[in-house]
Amino acid sequence: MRDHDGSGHDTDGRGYDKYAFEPFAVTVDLAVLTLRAGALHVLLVERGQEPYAGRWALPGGFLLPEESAEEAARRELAEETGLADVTGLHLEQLRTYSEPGRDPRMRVVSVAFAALVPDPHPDPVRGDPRPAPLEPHGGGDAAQARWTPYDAARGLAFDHDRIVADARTRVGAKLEYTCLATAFCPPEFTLGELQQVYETVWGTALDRPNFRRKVLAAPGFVEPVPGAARLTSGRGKPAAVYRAGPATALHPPLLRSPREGRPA
Amino acid sequence: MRDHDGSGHDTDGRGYDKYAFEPFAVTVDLAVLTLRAGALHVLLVERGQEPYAGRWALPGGFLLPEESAEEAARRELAEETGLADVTGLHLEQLRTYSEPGRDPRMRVVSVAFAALVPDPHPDPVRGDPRPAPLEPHGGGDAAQARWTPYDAARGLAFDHDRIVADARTRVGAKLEYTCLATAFCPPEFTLGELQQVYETVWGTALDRPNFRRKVLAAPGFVEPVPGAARLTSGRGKPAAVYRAGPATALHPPLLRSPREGRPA
DNA sequence: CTCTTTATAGTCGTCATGACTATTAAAGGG
DNA sequence: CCCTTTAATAGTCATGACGACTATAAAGAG
Repeated sequence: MRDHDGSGHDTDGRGYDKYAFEPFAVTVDLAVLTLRAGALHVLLVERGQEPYAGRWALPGGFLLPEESAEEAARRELAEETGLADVTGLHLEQLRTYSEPGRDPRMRVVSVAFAALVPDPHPDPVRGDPRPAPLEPHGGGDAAQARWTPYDAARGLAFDHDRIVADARTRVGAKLEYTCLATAFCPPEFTLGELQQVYETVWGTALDRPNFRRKVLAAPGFVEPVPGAARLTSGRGKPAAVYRAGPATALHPPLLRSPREGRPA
Repeated sequence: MRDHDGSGHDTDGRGYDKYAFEPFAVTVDLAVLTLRAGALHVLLVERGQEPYAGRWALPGGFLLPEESAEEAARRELAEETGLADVTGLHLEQLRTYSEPGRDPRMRVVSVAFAALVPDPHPDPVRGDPRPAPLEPHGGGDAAQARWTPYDAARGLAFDHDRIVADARTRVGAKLEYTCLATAFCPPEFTLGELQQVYETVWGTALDRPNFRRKVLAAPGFVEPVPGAARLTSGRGKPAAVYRAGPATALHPPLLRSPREGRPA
């Protein structure tokens, strides 16, 4: 029953017998998502080698012997984005892709993650001196890295199209019942910026007063930064500034309503 | 950057160079859940070998060279439960556990699944001749298998305590916004049986008329079996019989309310 | 100052929800 | 056969969340 090697060995499925299991290569793949200019973007790297040379792919790489998939993902994230502090970024394990043949060379099992990062290129706004913009750079090899609009991220190497689609589906769903949206925002943000996260990921327009009412009604979602206000687009009334609250789940949830929300 | 072997090779993280990656053993672990006698149960197997000999663990095993993790999980499920038809059972990929040291012998990366099965031992009810009860059996080796109440499934081998806890958390959450609950039910069921699924997994008592109203208000969740009715516990009015509808998501969701639901 | 733009406050009707009561249809005991 | 018990189902009602909408406030542009 646990004897899977077909050689008559019985190792209880976990025995020392090295012939009882097949070795696999294990990688992590990262769907690094951000919001730029009102559109969802994915960080892609150009492959320099076969297979799929010249094609775009998700950043990722092999697990090191002494690290977990989460640690490998965070290491790759730091390497690929050049971001100094990846400790605070939200990493979400999506699922593991293990179909034979997903890598044409060998058997590769890949643990996919979604990483949510604030806009690395915010438009400079008066009264909001944010840290210097972050530009992804290719690694030591020839590969280059680039932020790509979600809709243009098609024809990727391996099964990365599917991973990117799964990432968006998962993130869109978690926006409803978790506080995940703040992971796309800088440490301090306005409710308008938070609403743009929802509108961009969901692809729907939301009523601003209603959105505001629901966000403020969810305990621990956001908390006001006392005395702070910021002009978000140069004109209009300055918006109050909030930061992420202590909650992780959203009660009540911010549901994608079948009624509200026309196409954005 | 993608050069992870520390040997100066550069393989773009996926090169043919066999020294560029570390081989891992890849397994699947299954949290097979069911509802028996009003309590959540997990299928456990007793380990016959070191490490953790004599300890209880989740069923599982190594991936074969030509199968995906999902296929391996379904194969293991069939083997461990003796269930003839596992094609219809709901398999849910939970996450992948990859911490170094989670297996004391070697580096094992495990893809965990939750499997939801109808009660294999339903109380015989008049007018409901269900298929013969299903009893799990150990494999060809010495391991035995047993349904264990969720609360008694502690002290398991490896990190399986955590996997079991994650399975319950995931299932409980998905009951809210998917039609997952029907996966715990036989092909035809009453609304009382469906309500017991929610009450058991959530650990809360629900108001029967309100539950009924919400279930019937969700399009495609359940559909009536015309003319069928069944006495569910020998006494009282016979209940109408339903089967799972075509929907997979629940609109509106059946939220665990902070108000409703006293401890069951 | 006036217009535009954006944030924020508030209103109102509708619908979902939780709490509760009433009715119906069966079994079982006398 | 009548009455109690049990469970399913129908219905009621007040509260609250929600979507749609209007009004006001605070900024810049001209």
